[in-house]
Amino acid sequence: MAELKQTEIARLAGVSQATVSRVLNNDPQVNEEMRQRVLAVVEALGYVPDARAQSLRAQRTRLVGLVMHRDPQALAYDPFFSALVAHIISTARQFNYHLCVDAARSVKGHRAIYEELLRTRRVDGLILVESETNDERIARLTEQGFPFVLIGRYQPEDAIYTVDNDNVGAAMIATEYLIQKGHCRIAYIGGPAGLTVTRDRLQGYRQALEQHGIAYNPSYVVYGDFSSRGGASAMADLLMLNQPPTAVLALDDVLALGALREAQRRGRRVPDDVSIVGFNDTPLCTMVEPNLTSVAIDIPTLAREATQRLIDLIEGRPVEPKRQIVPAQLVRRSSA
Amino acid sequence: MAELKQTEIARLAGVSQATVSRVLNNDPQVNEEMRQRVLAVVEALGYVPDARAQSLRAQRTRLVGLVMHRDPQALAYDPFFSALVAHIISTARQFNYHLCVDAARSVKGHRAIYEELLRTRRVDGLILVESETNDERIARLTEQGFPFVLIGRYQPEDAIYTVDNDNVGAAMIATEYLIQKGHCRIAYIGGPAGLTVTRDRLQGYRQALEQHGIAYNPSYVVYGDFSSRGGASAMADLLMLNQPPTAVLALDDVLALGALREAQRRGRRVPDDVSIVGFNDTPLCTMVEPNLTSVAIDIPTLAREATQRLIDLIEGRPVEPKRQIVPAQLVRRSSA
DNA sequence: CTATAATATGGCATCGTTTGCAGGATGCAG
DNA sequence: CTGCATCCTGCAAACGATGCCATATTATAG
Repeated sequence: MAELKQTEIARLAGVSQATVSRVLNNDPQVNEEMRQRVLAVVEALGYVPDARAQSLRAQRTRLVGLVMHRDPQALAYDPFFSALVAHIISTARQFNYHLCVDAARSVKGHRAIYEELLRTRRVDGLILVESETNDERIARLTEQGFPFVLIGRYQPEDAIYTVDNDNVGAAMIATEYLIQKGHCRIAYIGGPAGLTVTRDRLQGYRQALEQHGIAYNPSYVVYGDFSSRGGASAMADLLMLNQPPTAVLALDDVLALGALREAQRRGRRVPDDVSIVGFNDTPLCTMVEPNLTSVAIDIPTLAREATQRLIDLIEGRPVEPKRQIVPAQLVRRSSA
Repeated sequence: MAELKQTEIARLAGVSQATVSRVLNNDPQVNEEMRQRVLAVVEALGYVPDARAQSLRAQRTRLVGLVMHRDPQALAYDPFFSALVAHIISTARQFNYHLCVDAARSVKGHRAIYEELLRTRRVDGLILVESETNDERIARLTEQGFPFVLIGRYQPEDAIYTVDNDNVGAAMIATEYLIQKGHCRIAYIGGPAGLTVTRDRLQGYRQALEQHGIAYNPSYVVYGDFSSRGGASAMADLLMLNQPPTAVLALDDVLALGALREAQRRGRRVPDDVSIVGFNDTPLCTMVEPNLTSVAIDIPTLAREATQRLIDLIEGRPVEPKRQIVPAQLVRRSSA
């Protein structure tokens, strides 16, 4: 059983081992009769070439790498992560690639992992997520000419292959939806102020207001962390204003949920007194009453595009636009 | 840059390539002076051995495989999955292994993936999750002598390496906690009736009742699906009984959440009128009011034990107990 | 001073594929 | 019947690292 290699197939089929290899690689040069003879033996024994030998010979592992930036604890309950992984896997599979996932908790750890993956040639290319400004990984990979694609946080000035969701556009759509519903006192609850995603969506929010001639009111913009508690305290602040908003756009479903609960605790009815829209369309949306309207990030597309680009890059095919923006979509439920 | 192999290091250090290999593998036979000379060059060039060549030569890829049973969509938002992956990764890393994750949507797909991973020798061993009764994968792997470890759903009669959480014990702990709080009308909301996890926890629930001399009341046992809605309708049924329960043990935080919301909708106060305990200690617990008491499945331990066992198996070390049960822990919050 | 052992190093085959190259077989035309 | 082109097929050299075996060097004892 263990000695199932091409030489064995060759011996049984009465041909040379090179011919077996050619048959398996669909070399058009081989005679039809030979091909059948070899294939018969291959089928009978259920032979499949050894990936390890192929990797060495071809200098290619058919493995793409994904390194999670955060530590295992933090990403443990991250729905974005699992969805991404799932879709990367299924896309990769279509091209006969597999996925190698890694994660590191410390910054040193990342550095080490990247260096290792790069130099051991364990993977053919990398998908990066959650990059930081001036991410040193990017410089390193670029310098090495190692194939990689970045998901999220694209900087226009980067000459890098990137796939990102359209945060500005998504926030615009959501804000416009609220405006169309007749709201003009609309608040924005962001995440930590430094993050690109917070900034981008704020920009979309402001653009929508501007386009509809609604004045931008800085006291309607509050920042929280990514917790339900953060959403609650942001909402508390908003409701204590003289003219509290009638609608709230939250950066995140979790923030939106906190805000929703805080509003209800203070006796406001949702959506009658205050409308709430979240982001990401997580399962949370249908677990609360009223069900949360949310902007769905198109994770399948994000993952598919990134994976496909990476494989194109690995196999040396030209990749046309360096950056691609994936549109988001509003999922209307009853909280707005 | 590309030609960074041992022959190159050897040339620069003025030794043979075999010596370079020995130095890198800490062969005690090499002279200290040589070792330093070689290491200097290795450090200077940042050389790391090629994993592909090592894989072929050693007949070992240092890759463990994890194949998700469900389709990408279904596992996309599964917190159990992401936590598991994260902890497998970090454990594997300690032993210098990496993780290759796969998933297939159809049953045919699984079969194909398993056959491929088995025969191409792309991974050294497999971690299986969510096995079914009479899982054909298990027979196949056993027959091939391929190293694998099963997480969850252990059958005592299986002669297989398994790690599972102690569902019976966990349900007992939770039920006893409720009994100690003075409850004697305690209900159980299960998942689909056929699942082992539903059965095991029901058993723990009944054992706890019995131990404290509380009669088992079949009308206090209701089954739902794994949705928030399922929990709500189960709770509705329970509250319409003549003697509604004063405490509910739900199989799942999502079910518990649905039950909680339904109780509140019907004007019951939690925990004053009815106490609720969930399972899994998901982030949901702290997102609802009152915060949900929940039995925490020890995913880190589950993942760590499984990974460690698999690696022991791969490297031919003896693995003492074939089955290991990981205890669960009650996380007390305010819903009970 | 020689014989033997101990130690350190290099040479070489090997892991299972792929692929360039050479050459044998066949066909066709002159 | 010979010469040449056209197909195939097999041989053998990689891919990069490892470990067995042989051998050079030095130490130790007789």
